[in-house]
Amino acid sequence: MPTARPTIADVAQRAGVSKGLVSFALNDRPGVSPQTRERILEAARELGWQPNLRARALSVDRAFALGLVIMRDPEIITGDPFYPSFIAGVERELASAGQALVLSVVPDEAAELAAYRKLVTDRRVDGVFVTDLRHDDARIALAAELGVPAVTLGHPEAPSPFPAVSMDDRAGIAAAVDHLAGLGHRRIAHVAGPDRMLHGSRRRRAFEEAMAAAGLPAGMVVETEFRAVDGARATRDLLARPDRPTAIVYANDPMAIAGLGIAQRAGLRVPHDLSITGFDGSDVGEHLFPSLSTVATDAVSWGAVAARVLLRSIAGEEPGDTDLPPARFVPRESTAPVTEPTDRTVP
Amino acid sequence: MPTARPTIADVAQRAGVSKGLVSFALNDRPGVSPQTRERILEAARELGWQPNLRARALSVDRAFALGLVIMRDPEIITGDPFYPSFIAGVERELASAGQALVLSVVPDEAAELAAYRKLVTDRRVDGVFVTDLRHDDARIALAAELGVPAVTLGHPEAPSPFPAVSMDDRAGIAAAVDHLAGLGHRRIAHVAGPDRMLHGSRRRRAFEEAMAAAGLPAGMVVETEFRAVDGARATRDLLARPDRPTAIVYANDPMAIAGLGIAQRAGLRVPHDLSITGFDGSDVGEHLFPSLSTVATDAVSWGAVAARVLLRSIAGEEPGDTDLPPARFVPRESTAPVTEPTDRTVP
DNA sequence: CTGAAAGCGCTTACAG
DNA sequence: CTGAAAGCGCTTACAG
Repeated sequence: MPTARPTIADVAQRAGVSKGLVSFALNDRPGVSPQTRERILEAARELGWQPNLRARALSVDRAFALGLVIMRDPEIITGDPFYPSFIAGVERELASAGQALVLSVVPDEAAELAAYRKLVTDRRVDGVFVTDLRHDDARIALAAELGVPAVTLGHPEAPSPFPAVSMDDRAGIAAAVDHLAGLGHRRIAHVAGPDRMLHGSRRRRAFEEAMAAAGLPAGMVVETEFRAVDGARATRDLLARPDRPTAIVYANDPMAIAGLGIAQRAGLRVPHDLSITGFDGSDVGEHLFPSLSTVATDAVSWGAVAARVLLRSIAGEEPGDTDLPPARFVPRESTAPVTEPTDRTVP
Repeated sequence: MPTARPTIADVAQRAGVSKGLVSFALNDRPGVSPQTRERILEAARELGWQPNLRARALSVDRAFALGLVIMRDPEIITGDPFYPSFIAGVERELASAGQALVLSVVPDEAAELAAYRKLVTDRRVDGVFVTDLRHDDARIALAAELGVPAVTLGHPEAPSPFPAVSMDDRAGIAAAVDHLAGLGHRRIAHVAGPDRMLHGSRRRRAFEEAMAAAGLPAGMVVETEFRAVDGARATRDLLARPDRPTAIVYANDPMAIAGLGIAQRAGLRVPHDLSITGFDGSDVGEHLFPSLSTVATDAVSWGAVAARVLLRSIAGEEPGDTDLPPARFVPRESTAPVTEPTDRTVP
């Protein structure tokens, strides 16, 4: 049990004023004479008074907190660096603004919607982040129905009443394809994220467009989940094809790292026999041999900006959409010129 | 703006009873006749009444939330799988208990202490998790001073008033060393986490004890941070030594993965020239070539149990300490018998 | 500039 | 079994 903490009433008594005046003084509102204000502040200091956010929350009908709901299978951690970085960026803004982050991790879509709803009806948060957008994303309508401010990462497909903070990932994919094309690759494949996810299908489309723009034949595309295990399977399938690709563009780093493992396991030398690119710039990819060429996204900034935008929405402003600097391709060792075309198939 | 939501007063009016009785009925407390209770519940349902947690929090002096503070450099994400899994486990318990998780991510120790303090004095949480214990960990005393229930992951060194939920990681390290010794390795090194962290120094001690128990000469130990980049540097140093090890036991997976990269880059074949083991069982390690032998810890269960224990503490019970099943060694491809001893040094 | 009062939406003794 | 009232710790009109 914490010992009973002083309340505003104790401060008022000590300063010899009313509770109301204490509140005014503490919140720097006009209408308090300098001397009285000083006396009140002094009393609060002496008593070690700390505002009780719960009481404040009830009075002003604000939670002073933001909600983030993450959907993922708890048993399968892909080592995806996005959320840790994103959250770190969010926190950087929140701490100084006196806000907190309420985090929900849920296993599936039904639980996800329920989590958003509960966060809001419980009055736990004043606004929510909507990440990992999907086609026909039910969360937009839900947030609108609940009347809660929200910010989306990227633009949803349907019209949305919420500001979007976007980072163009297509430029990064295009740069990867161009880089590979420049190295002489023609049979380039893409291991894509699930089509139901906007960034899955958007990166895929970017890949297809970049291939066309480079004058290359339509590349092979394997759609799968964003997990390492799926990247491995997709790679195995691609390498088993008679027209096996000489380069593979992966939609994220865990898939690419697993793909690298599969290729090496099959006896291919990366990058000489097969070039590989990832996406999202995981820390570990930099230390592999060969180090992973990837598309770097600044998830920390994304989190910080999204938090700022959400806070402004909550404050009643209408922030409008924000475009972050596009993701950029970071060539490392896993991409190289095609050596002589080989017809060797993989067992 | 959400439209004004019905309050308990609206329900009372509709049911024709007092607010107090509504509260009793809604909280399933005795002293309400079945018919009245039914009438009240009916009214609440018709009105779509939802409890306002803010008001409840103020009344009962509870936040219905738990706090987790994570310290890490936002720019350096190691792909450490521990926290995502741990949090997923925590959430599994919280959702059903009507509790929420408030997360703080901070860059350094000063900010960490400030974050705990703020979480508690703001009355945002009813209890806190203390993870990544250090020597002379100031957080124990702080939590005690703040009078907030806490649960520690592992046993702090100083006497602690809080229940500990522990997972013996020494058994896993010992198993790794035994495995390597059984394969004929004698020059085994350990890339350790920082000595200031309990699990850093504990794993190191476990390594040293296991070496002695196996009748091997004291192994080389390099102490460093838990990041991939540090694992890489430590490995480079070890491999440059004239008496370079034939096996390296790493204190976590990101370090081991980076070490694998360094070894391969130096022209060593893993596991033939160098065996490698990790710790924590990251998803991606399984898909490398060679796949990473590691020590698997069940972070999801750890989170779930810690949450349960903390909830019981908050409820006024005295849970006592809990020991989880020990971490276990998972041999994969990165460990193999020593081939002929080689004196080849690495450039 | 200052005070006294009502209110936020709940819970909880205290009486009947 | 039920009601009326006070209280949690703040904020905020409303009067003076």
